Amino acid sequence: MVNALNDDLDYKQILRDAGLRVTPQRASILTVLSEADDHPNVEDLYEKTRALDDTVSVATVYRTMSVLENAGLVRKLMLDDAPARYEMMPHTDHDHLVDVESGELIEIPGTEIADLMGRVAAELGYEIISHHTVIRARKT
Amino acid sequence: MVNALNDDLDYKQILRDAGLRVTPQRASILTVLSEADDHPNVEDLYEKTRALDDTVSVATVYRTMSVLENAGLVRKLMLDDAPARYEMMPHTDHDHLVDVESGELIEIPGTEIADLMGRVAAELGYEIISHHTVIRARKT
DNA sequence: TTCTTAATGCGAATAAGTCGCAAAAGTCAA
DNA sequence: TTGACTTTTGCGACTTATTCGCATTAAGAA
Repeated sequence: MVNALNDDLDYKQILRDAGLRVTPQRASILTVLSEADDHPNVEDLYEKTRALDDTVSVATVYRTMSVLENAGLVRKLMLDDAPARYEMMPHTDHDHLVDVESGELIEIPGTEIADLMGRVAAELGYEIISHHTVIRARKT
Repeated sequence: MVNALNDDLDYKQILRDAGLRVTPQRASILTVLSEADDHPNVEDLYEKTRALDDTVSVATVYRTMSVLENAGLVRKLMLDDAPARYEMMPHTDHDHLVDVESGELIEIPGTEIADLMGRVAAELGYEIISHHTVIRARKT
Protein backbone atom coordinates (compact mmCIF):
# COMPACT_ATOMS: atom_id res chain seq x y z
CA MET A 1 0.00 0.00 0.00
CA VAL A 2 1.67 3.17 -1.19
CA ASN A 3 -0.30 5.38 1.12
CA ALA A 4 0.11 3.28 4.19
CA LEU A 5 1.82 6.02 6.07
CA ASN A 6 -0.66 8.70 5.15
CA ASP A 7 -3.62 6.49 5.81
CA ASP A 8 -2.18 5.68 9.14
CA LEU A 9 -1.84 9.31 10.02
CA ASP A 10 -5.40 9.93 8.91
CA TYR A 11 -6.76 7.30 11.22
CA LYS A 12 -4.70 8.51 14.09
CA GLN A 13 -6.14 11.94 13.56
CA ILE A 14 -9.64 10.59 13.35
CA LEU A 15 -9.18 8.80 16.64
CA ARG A 16 -7.77 11.86 18.29
CA ASP A 17 -10.60 14.02 17.00
CA ALA A 18 -13.05 11.61 18.51
CA GLY A 19 -11.34 11.97 21.86
CA LEU A 20 -10.04 8.42 21.82
CA ARG A 21 -6.59 7.19 22.65
CA VAL A 22 -4.49 6.41 19.65
CA THR A 23 -3.08 2.91 19.75
CA PRO A 24 -1.45 1.05 16.89
CA GLN A 25 -4.11 -1.65 17.19
CA ARG A 26 -6.91 0.83 16.73
CA ALA A 27 -5.20 2.46 13.78
CA SER A 28 -4.64 -0.92 12.12
CA ILE A 29 -8.19 -2.05 12.64
CA LEU A 30 -9.52 1.23 11.35
CA THR A 31 -7.31 0.98 8.29
CA VAL A 32 -8.54 -2.51 7.54
CA LEU A 33 -12.16 -1.62 8.05
CA SER A 34 -12.03 1.44 5.87
CA GLU A 35 -10.36 -0.42 3.06
CA ALA A 36 -12.97 -3.16 3.09
CA ASP A 37 -15.58 -2.76 0.42
CA ASP A 38 -17.84 -5.35 1.99
CA HIS A 39 -19.14 -5.39 5.55
CA PRO A 40 -16.70 -7.47 7.53
CA ASN A 41 -17.43 -9.22 10.79
CA VAL A 42 -15.04 -9.43 13.69
CA GLU A 43 -13.41 -12.58 12.42
CA ASP A 44 -12.71 -10.99 9.03
CA LEU A 45 -11.32 -7.90 10.67
CA TYR A 46 -9.19 -9.92 13.01
CA GLU A 47 -7.62 -11.96 10.24
CA LYS A 48 -6.96 -9.03 7.94
CA THR A 49 -5.61 -6.88 10.71
CA ARG A 50 -3.39 -9.65 11.93
CA ALA A 51 -1.75 -9.73 8.51
CA LEU A 52 -0.45 -6.23 8.96
CA ASP A 53 -0.08 -6.08 12.71
CA ASP A 54 0.33 -9.29 14.61
CA THR A 55 -0.08 -7.71 18.00
CA VAL A 56 -3.85 -7.50 17.83
CA SER A 57 -6.10 -9.98 19.59
CA VAL A 58 -9.72 -10.82 18.94
CA ALA A 59 -10.72 -9.27 22.22
CA THR A 60 -9.23 -6.00 21.08
CA VAL A 61 -11.11 -6.12 17.82
CA TYR A 62 -14.34 -6.56 19.77
CA ARG A 63 -13.45 -3.79 22.17
CA THR A 64 -12.33 -1.48 19.42
CA MET A 65 -15.47 -1.95 17.40
CA SER A 66 -17.50 -1.18 20.45
CA VAL A 67 -15.49 1.95 21.17
CA LEU A 68 -15.69 3.11 17.58
CA GLU A 69 -19.40 2.47 17.45
CA ASN A 70 -20.01 4.54 20.56
CA ALA A 71 -17.90 7.28 19.09
CA GLY A 72 -20.08 7.24 16.02
CA LEU A 73 -17.24 6.28 13.70
CA VAL A 74 -18.58 2.89 12.84
CA ARG A 75 -21.96 1.31 12.26
CA LYS A 76 -22.82 -2.17 13.47
CA LEU A 77 -25.09 -4.28 11.32
CA MET A 78 -26.97 -7.13 12.90
CA LEU A 79 -28.39 -9.36 10.22
CA ASP A 80 -30.46 -12.35 11.13
CA ASP A 81 -28.42 -14.73 13.22
CA ALA A 82 -24.99 -14.18 11.79
CA PRO A 83 -22.23 -12.46 13.72
CA ALA A 84 -22.36 -8.68 13.68
CA ARG A 85 -20.86 -6.89 10.70
CA TYR A 86 -19.42 -3.41 10.55
CA GLU A 87 -18.96 -0.54 8.19
CA MET A 88 -17.37 2.86 8.49
CA MET A 89 -20.00 5.39 9.35
CA PRO A 90 -21.08 6.47 5.93
CA HIS A 91 -21.14 10.10 4.99
CA THR A 92 -23.51 9.17 2.26
CA ASP A 93 -26.41 7.72 4.14
CA HIS A 94 -27.78 4.43 2.98
CA ASP A 95 -29.76 1.41 4.09
CA HIS A 96 -29.37 -2.26 3.48
CA LEU A 97 -31.14 -4.88 1.48
CA VAL A 98 -30.43 -8.58 1.71
CA ASP A 99 -31.10 -10.66 -1.36
CA VAL A 100 -32.57 -13.72 0.29
CA GLU A 101 -31.67 -15.95 -2.62
CA SER A 102 -27.99 -15.10 -2.94
CA GLY A 103 -27.45 -13.78 0.56
CA GLU A 104 -25.90 -10.72 -1.01
CA LEU A 105 -25.96 -7.50 0.95
CA ILE A 106 -26.85 -4.49 -1.17
CA GLU A 107 -26.64 -0.87 -0.19
CA ILE A 108 -29.61 1.30 -0.94
CA PRO A 109 -28.37 4.77 -1.73
CA GLY A 110 -30.21 7.91 -0.83
CA THR A 111 -31.61 9.47 2.28
CA GLU A 112 -35.28 9.16 1.44
CA ILE A 113 -35.90 6.42 3.96
CA ALA A 114 -33.93 8.09 6.71
CA ASP A 115 -35.66 11.39 6.01
CA LEU A 116 -39.08 9.84 6.31
CA MET A 117 -38.11 8.15 9.55
CA GLY A 118 -36.91 11.45 10.88
CA ARG A 119 -40.26 13.02 10.15
CA VAL A 120 -42.20 10.13 11.66
CA ALA A 121 -40.05 10.10 14.79
CA ALA A 122 -40.46 13.85 15.17
CA GLU A 123 -44.24 13.40 15.15
CA LEU A 124 -43.84 11.09 18.13
CA GLY A 125 -41.65 13.60 19.93
CA TYR A 126 -38.35 11.89 19.25
CA GLU A 127 -35.16 12.72 17.49
CA ILE A 128 -33.30 9.92 15.79
CA ILE A 129 -29.89 8.92 17.03
CA SER A 130 -29.45 6.13 14.56
CA HIS A 131 -31.55 3.72 12.67
CA HIS A 132 -31.10 0.23 11.52
CA THR A 133 -32.95 -0.97 8.48
CA VAL A 134 -32.62 -4.24 6.72
CA ILE A 135 -34.93 -5.18 3.91
CA ARG A 136 -35.17 -8.81 2.94
CA ALA A 137 -36.15 -9.08 -0.68
CA ARG A 138 -36.11 -11.18 -3.79
CA LYS A 139 -35.41 -10.21 -7.38
CA THR A 140 -38.57 -9.69 -9.40
CA MET B 1 -59.33 -17.17 30.87
CA VAL B 2 -62.95 -17.49 29.79
CA ASN B 3 -62.10 -17.98 26.17
CA ALA B 4 -59.34 -20.47 26.70
CA LEU B 5 -61.11 -23.12 24.73
CA ASN B 6 -62.00 -20.90 21.83
CA ASP B 7 -58.60 -19.33 21.68
CA ASP B 8 -57.10 -22.70 21.69
CA LEU B 9 -59.21 -23.77 18.77
CA ASP B 10 -58.27 -20.62 16.95
CA TYR B 11 -54.60 -21.32 17.23
CA LYS B 12 -55.01 -24.89 16.21
CA GLN B 13 -56.77 -23.66 13.11
CA ILE B 14 -54.09 -21.13 12.41
CA LEU B 15 -51.43 -23.82 12.62
CA ARG B 16 -53.38 -26.12 10.37
CA ASP B 17 -53.93 -23.37 7.83
CA ALA B 18 -50.21 -22.75 7.74
CA GLY B 19 -49.64 -26.42 6.95
CA LEU B 20 -47.99 -27.07 10.30
CA ARG B 21 -48.59 -29.93 12.66
CA VAL B 22 -50.79 -29.05 15.56
CA THR B 23 -49.20 -29.94 18.85
CA PRO B 24 -50.36 -28.85 22.28
CA GLN B 25 -47.01 -27.15 22.83
CA ARG B 26 -47.37 -25.05 19.71
CA ALA B 27 -50.89 -24.07 20.59
CA SER B 28 -49.85 -23.07 24.10
CA ILE B 29 -46.93 -21.03 22.92
CA LEU B 30 -49.03 -19.33 20.31
CA THR B 31 -51.65 -18.52 22.90
CA VAL B 32 -49.11 -16.99 25.21
CA LEU B 33 -47.47 -14.98 22.48
CA SER B 34 -50.68 -13.58 21.14
CA GLU B 35 -51.83 -12.52 24.57
CA ALA B 36 -48.61 -10.69 25.28
CA ASP B 37 -48.86 -6.98 24.74
CA ASP B 38 -45.12 -6.51 24.88
CA HIS B 39 -42.50 -8.27 22.78
CA PRO B 40 -41.44 -11.30 24.77
CA ASN B 41 -38.19 -13.15 24.38
CA VAL B 42 -37.82 -16.89 24.56
CA GLU B 43 -37.31 -16.89 28.28
CA ASP B 44 -40.51 -14.92 28.85
CA LEU B 45 -42.43 -17.20 26.56
CA TYR B 46 -41.02 -20.28 28.19
CA GLU B 47 -41.99 -19.17 31.67
CA LYS B 48 -45.47 -18.03 30.77
CA THR B 49 -46.15 -21.08 28.67
CA ARG B 50 -44.91 -23.36 31.41
CA ALA B 51 -47.53 -21.91 33.71
CA LEU B 52 -50.29 -23.30 31.57
CA ASP B 53 -48.61 -26.31 30.06
CA ASP B 54 -45.73 -27.88 31.91
CA THR B 55 -44.77 -30.17 29.09
CA VAL B 56 -42.97 -27.53 27.08
CA SER B 57 -39.21 -27.24 27.07
CA VAL B 58 -37.03 -24.29 26.14
CA ALA B 59 -35.79 -26.13 23.10
CA THR B 60 -39.35 -26.42 21.87
CA VAL B 61 -39.97 -22.74 22.36
CA TYR B 62 -36.93 -22.02 20.22
CA ARG B 63 -37.95 -24.52 17.60
CA THR B 64 -41.51 -23.32 17.56
CA MET B 65 -40.56 -19.70 17.15
CA SER B 66 -38.38 -20.65 14.27
CA VAL B 67 -41.14 -22.65 12.64
CA LEU B 68 -43.68 -19.90 13.15
CA GLU B 69 -41.31 -17.33 11.79
CA ASN B 70 -40.72 -19.32 8.63
CA ALA B 71 -44.44 -19.76 8.25
CA GLY B 72 -44.83 -16.00 8.44
CA LEU B 73 -46.94 -16.13 11.58
CA VAL B 74 -44.44 -14.45 13.79
CA ARG B 75 -41.89 -11.70 13.50
CA LYS B 76 -38.50 -11.87 15.17
CA LEU B 77 -36.99 -8.68 16.49
CA MET B 78 -33.28 -8.48 17.01
CA LEU B 79 -32.45 -5.44 19.07
CA ASP B 80 -28.89 -4.61 19.87
CA ASP B 81 -27.34 -7.41 21.83
CA ALA B 82 -30.29 -8.65 23.81
CA PRO B 83 -31.91 -12.01 23.14
CA ALA B 84 -34.36 -12.06 20.26
CA ARG B 85 -37.91 -10.91 20.88
CA TYR B 86 -41.04 -11.91 19.08
CA GLU B 87 -44.42 -10.59 18.10
CA MET B 88 -47.37 -12.01 16.24
CA MET B 89 -47.15 -11.01 12.64
CA PRO B 90 -49.05 -7.78 12.70
CA HIS B 91 -51.96 -7.20 10.38
CA THR B 92 -51.48 -3.53 10.98
CA ASP B 93 -47.99 -2.93 9.78
CA HIS B 94 -45.67 -1.01 12.02
CA ASP B 95 -42.02 -0.41 12.78
CA HIS B 96 -40.09 -0.07 16.00
CA LEU B 97 -38.44 2.71 17.88
CA VAL B 98 -36.25 2.20 20.90
CA ASP B 99 -36.07 5.00 23.42
CA VAL B 100 -32.38 4.86 24.23
CA GLU B 101 -32.88 6.51 27.59
CA SER B 102 -35.60 4.27 28.98
CA GLY B 103 -34.97 1.25 26.80
CA GLU B 104 -38.66 1.29 25.99
CA LEU B 105 -39.77 -0.26 22.72
CA ILE B 106 -42.39 1.79 20.92
CA GLU B 107 -44.41 0.80 17.91
CA ILE B 108 -44.64 3.26 15.09
CA PRO B 109 -48.03 2.90 13.48
CA GLY B 110 -48.68 3.35 9.83
CA THR B 111 -47.35 1.90 6.62
CA GLU B 112 -45.61 4.98 5.30
CA ILE B 113 -42.14 3.63 5.95
CA ALA B 114 -42.92 0.21 4.54
CA ASP B 115 -44.55 1.77 1.50
CA LEU B 116 -41.53 3.87 0.76
CA MET B 117 -39.25 0.89 1.13
CA GLY B 118 -41.43 -1.02 -1.27
CA ARG B 119 -41.02 1.70 -3.86
CA VAL B 120 -37.29 1.97 -3.36
CA ALA B 121 -36.81 -1.78 -3.55
CA ALA B 122 -38.90 -1.92 -6.72
CA GLU B 123 -36.58 0.61 -8.32
CA LEU B 124 -33.71 -1.76 -7.66
CA GLY B 125 -35.63 -4.67 -9.15
CA TYR B 126 -36.61 -6.30 -5.90
CA GLU B 127 -39.80 -7.17 -4.12
CA ILE B 128 -39.80 -7.03 -0.36
CA ILE B 129 -40.32 -10.19 1.61
CA SER B 130 -39.98 -8.55 4.97
CA HIS B 131 -38.20 -5.67 6.49
CA HIS B 132 -36.72 -4.97 9.81
CA THR B 133 -36.48 -1.44 11.04
CA VAL B 134 -35.38 -0.23 14.41
CA ILE B 135 -34.95 3.42 15.12
CA ARG B 136 -32.90 4.44 18.11
CA ALA B 137 -34.06 7.80 19.34
CA ARG B 138 -34.27 10.15 22.25
CA LYS B 139 -37.13 12.34 23.42
CA THR B 140 -36.82 15.93 22.27
C1' DT C 1 -55.66 -49.04 13.98
C1' DT C 2 -51.45 -49.00 11.98
C1' DC C 3 -47.69 -46.88 9.72
C1' DT C 4 -44.76 -43.08 8.58
C1' DT C 5 -42.91 -38.95 9.65
C1' DA C 6 -42.30 -34.98 12.39
C1' DA C 7 -42.02 -32.94 17.01
C1' DT C 8 -40.53 -33.28 21.74
C1' DG C 9 -37.52 -33.24 26.12
C1' DC C 10 -33.34 -33.64 27.82
C1' DG C 11 -28.79 -32.50 28.40
C1' DA C 12 -24.67 -31.76 25.99
C1' DA C 13 -22.50 -28.85 22.62
C1' DT C 14 -21.55 -24.58 20.09
C1' DA C 15 -20.12 -20.01 19.24
C1' DA C 16 -20.40 -14.95 19.61
C1' DG C 17 -19.16 -11.98 22.67
C1' DT C 18 -17.42 -10.44 27.46
C1' DC C 19 -14.49 -10.19 31.53
C1' DG C 20 -10.65 -10.23 35.06
C1' DC C 21 -6.21 -9.49 35.58
C1' DA C 22 -1.41 -8.34 35.19
C1' DA C 23 1.59 -6.19 31.93
C1' DA C 24 2.30 -2.61 28.48
C1' DA C 25 1.52 1.70 26.52
C1' DG C 26 -0.77 6.40 25.76
C1' DT C 27 -1.43 11.13 27.60
C1' DC C 28 -0.56 15.13 30.07
C1' DA C 29 1.69 18.41 33.03
C1' DA C 30 5.81 19.99 34.78
C1' DT D 1 12.00 14.22 29.03
C1' DT D 2 10.31 12.15 32.57
C1' DG D 3 7.22 10.63 35.76
C1' DA D 4 2.50 9.81 37.36
C1' DC D 5 -1.90 8.48 36.17
C1' DT D 6 -5.15 6.18 33.39
C1' DT D 7 -6.50 3.38 29.62
C1' DT D 8 -5.72 -0.31 26.66
C1' DT D 9 -4.01 -4.72 25.61
C1' DG D 10 -3.43 -10.01 25.32
C1' DC D 11 -4.62 -14.00 27.17
C1' DG D 12 -7.50 -17.44 28.57
C1' DA D 13 -11.43 -18.39 31.21
C1' DC D 14 -16.19 -17.46 31.25
C1' DT D 15 -21.03 -16.41 29.99
C1' DT D 16 -25.19 -17.16 27.65
C1' DA D 17 -28.39 -17.39 23.68
C1' DT D 18 -29.25 -20.76 20.67
C1' DT D 19 -28.69 -25.35 18.38
C1' DC D 20 -28.15 -30.32 18.12
C1' DG D 21 -28.21 -35.50 18.76
C1' DC D 22 -30.82 -38.92 20.13
C1' DA D 23 -34.21 -41.85 22.05
C1' DT D 24 -39.13 -41.36 22.82
C1' DT D 25 -43.68 -39.77 21.85
C1' DA D 26 -47.31 -38.01 19.31
C1' DA D 27 -49.69 -36.25 14.66
C1' DG D 28 -51.69 -37.23 10.45
C1' DA D 29 -52.90 -40.07 6.42
C1' DA D 30 -54.65 -44.42 4.80
